Amino acid sequence: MNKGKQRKDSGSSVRRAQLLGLAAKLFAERGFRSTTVRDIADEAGILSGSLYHHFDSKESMVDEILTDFLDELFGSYAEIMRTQTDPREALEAFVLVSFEAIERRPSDVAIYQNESAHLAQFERFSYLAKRNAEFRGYWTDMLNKGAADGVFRDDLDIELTYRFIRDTVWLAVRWYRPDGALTAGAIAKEYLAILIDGIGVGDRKKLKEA
Amino acid sequence: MNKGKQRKDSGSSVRRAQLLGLAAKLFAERGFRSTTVRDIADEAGILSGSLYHHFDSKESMVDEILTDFLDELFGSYAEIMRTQTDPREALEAFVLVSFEAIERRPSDVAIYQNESAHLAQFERFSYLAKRNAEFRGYWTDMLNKGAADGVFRDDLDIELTYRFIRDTVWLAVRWYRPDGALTAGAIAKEYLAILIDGIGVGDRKKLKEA
Amino acid sequence: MNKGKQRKDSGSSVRRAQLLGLAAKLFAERGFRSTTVRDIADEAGILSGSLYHHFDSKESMVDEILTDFLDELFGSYAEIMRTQTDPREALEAFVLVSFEAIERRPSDVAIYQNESAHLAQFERFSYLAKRNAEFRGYWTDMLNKGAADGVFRDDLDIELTYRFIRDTVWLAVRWYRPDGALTAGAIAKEYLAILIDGIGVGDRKKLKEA
Amino acid sequence: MNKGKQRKDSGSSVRRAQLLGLAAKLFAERGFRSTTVRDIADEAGILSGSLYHHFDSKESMVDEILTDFLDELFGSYAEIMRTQTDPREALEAFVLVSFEAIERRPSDVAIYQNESAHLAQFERFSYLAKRNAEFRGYWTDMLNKGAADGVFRDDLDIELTYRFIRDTVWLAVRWYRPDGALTAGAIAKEYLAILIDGIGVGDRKKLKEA
DNA sequence: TATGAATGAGAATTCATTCAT
DNA sequence: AATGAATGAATTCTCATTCAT
Repeated sequence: MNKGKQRKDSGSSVRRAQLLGLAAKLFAERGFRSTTVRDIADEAGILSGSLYHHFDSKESMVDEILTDFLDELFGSYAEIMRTQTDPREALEAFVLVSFEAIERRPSDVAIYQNESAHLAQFERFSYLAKRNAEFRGYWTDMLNKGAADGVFRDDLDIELTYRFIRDTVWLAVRWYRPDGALTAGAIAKEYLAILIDGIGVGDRKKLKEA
Repeated sequence: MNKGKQRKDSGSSVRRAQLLGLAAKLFAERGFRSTTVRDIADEAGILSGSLYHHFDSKESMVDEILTDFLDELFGSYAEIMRTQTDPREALEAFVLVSFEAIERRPSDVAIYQNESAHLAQFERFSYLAKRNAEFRGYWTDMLNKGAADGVFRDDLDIELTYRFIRDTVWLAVRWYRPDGALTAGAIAKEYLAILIDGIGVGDRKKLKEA
Repeated sequence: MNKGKQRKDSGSSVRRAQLLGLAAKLFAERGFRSTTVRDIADEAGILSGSLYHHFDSKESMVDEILTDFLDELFGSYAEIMRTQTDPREALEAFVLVSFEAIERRPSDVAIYQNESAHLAQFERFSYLAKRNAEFRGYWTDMLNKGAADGVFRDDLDIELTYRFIRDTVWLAVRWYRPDGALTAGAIAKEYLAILIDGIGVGDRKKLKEA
Repeated sequence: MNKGKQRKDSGSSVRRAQLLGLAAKLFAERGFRSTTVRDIADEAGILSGSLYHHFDSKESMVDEILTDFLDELFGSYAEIMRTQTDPREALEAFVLVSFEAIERRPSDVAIYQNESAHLAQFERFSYLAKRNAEFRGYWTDMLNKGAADGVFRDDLDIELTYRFIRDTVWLAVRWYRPDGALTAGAIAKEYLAILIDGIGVGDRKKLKEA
């Protein structure tokens, strides 16, 4: 009567959001499969069975967490694509938005990074692959345009470059701490500096010739 | 006083190595916790209880997999530190060795990447933190030397640069396929190009002044 | 920090006590290790996994059984020490209280007798050794006082006498049946008669000189 | 082809006896069920499967241990019954022989005490009940004779007295240590003193009238 | 909204025993 | 006489989920 996708009638969405926040924190810290429904209930101060008043299943909790997160992220990316015509500025915006996501929704990013490969196997989470493809499209479009415009090197393997950037940016969620020395914005800037200019000093021929 | 005589001391054996290989493949594919002892036994064509003739526990299997892998990796890194005096060549060697590890022992690398954060919580895996610190030492020493020698930019945040490189290099294990278009060596070269010279074209002042 | 909220704190509950009673009966009859969690669950008419809703482990069940029993027994002994000044009356009271324990809580006594040597090896059951020492203290104090007062023979090896009495009294749990010919009180009286006066007739010199 | 009762062709009985000795020690220390075949093999420095070259099963090991022990004990008791006509001397001989058994074959006695209730349930060990009955016969005959002869009190409940003595004597195996202050013979003497004359000083009317 | 009791399907692990070599 | 690999049945325990109250 009430299975799969459709949400349990959302009732007090305040409580839902609260519980979802707790769940996300635990999923991020311990992993989705290692977090038990009881862990979440304990954290909320209720019994595990009581969670089922709010959610259909543990799976529907991650589902909701990921959907919300990806919708927002997608919105930001789409906005950038719409407004930024300069590839370099678009790159900077993408990186910045990503680090801001890490800063504002660290649990969600962590879950996305750590669990999506596994979850994507299931029908219910097929949207993960779709979103991935969309994101990849945004990035490679931007990189291709940059290479065409002469803003980025034209000998880049775009696919590889995309993965290079994606991996280094998103994996920062594993070590970024909001109370650390650098803000997310500052890290984004440093990362962009390396990305665009490299860590080497001038004379890029050296390596090329090697 | 008498515990462990018949205990499967990690003394090698063809069968052990075989089983460990199967286990590693599954751990890498499905995750450590999601892989059941029965999955491994099924893969080996024996009953799950029979695995305990060879190993004390599922945990001891990952333990052995990780120890072996890290010992070898550590050996390679140490060798580089001993023989390479030029920071740039050392960097290239580090990156190359890492991609070779991804190529030759993809399961081990994947397990290391995906599970160590979780496993490191347990006493038994305290060596993970130690190894991490050692590896970090190698990389930051090399980067510091390069910055001092004028091979690398002297305005780099070394710690951040280390994380940047580490994350992008090792996460390649998630998508690298030995039968893909590029060999591990080729990818290493592309990555080094981006790392050292960036993806931008010339004139690095632009960003700096922004 | 968050382990144990929903953890079955030994807070009483009718169901808990019921289940503990069943468990004690089986532990006494078949031995702790030979009694399976399923045996207990079967006896209770539930599935074995359901027991874990009430108890953390099979071990925690014996733990609770023994703790409860020893606390009560200790209370009785302490009460006697507080109120009985005459060593002979104290001896009688100790023996009587012990037989009453056998009568009222035969399972608990049996578990205590049959399993504590084994359980005492584990940290968790270290209180067994402590309680043993306390009980021994009560008995030997009483016996020493009696020897000093001239109520008991002054050539007794107190330690040996304590063991003699302890062993014969408590082992009665192995054969005592509430529906037998003799009540616990009657047996206590007979035992006291042998203990105090022996089974011989008059003239105790005979043996002494031998 | 070779099942149940009949021994595996005894081959080198030296090795058998050796292994049986190790097994008995472990059975006594840890309990029969808690001792694994592997524990025994470890102690012997061989692999668990190799034990089956010597014995049919773990069960057949206890069987052999108990049979041997009870045969010898039974011999001693029968000898006493044959040679001692004086009930008091017979009592003393019984007690002494029992303590000597504790001294010489502590493991066997411990196994007999701790495991026979459980083992007696099985057909294979039906001899335990028979032996018990025989031993009981010896003791009660002796006690009855003593009561009739006026050597022991004539108001004794013989059955109860038998149990009293049996329990206190045999349970000494739990604490007797060959390197302790008292020899088995000395303990036997002390126990007999209590048994025959009690721990009280003279005047046995006091208790009687109470 | 929540509790408290339970289910049921597995999970890891143990262990006596077998057997080819 | 022993090894080494395996079986198979059982054991303790876990956990998402259900449901009457």
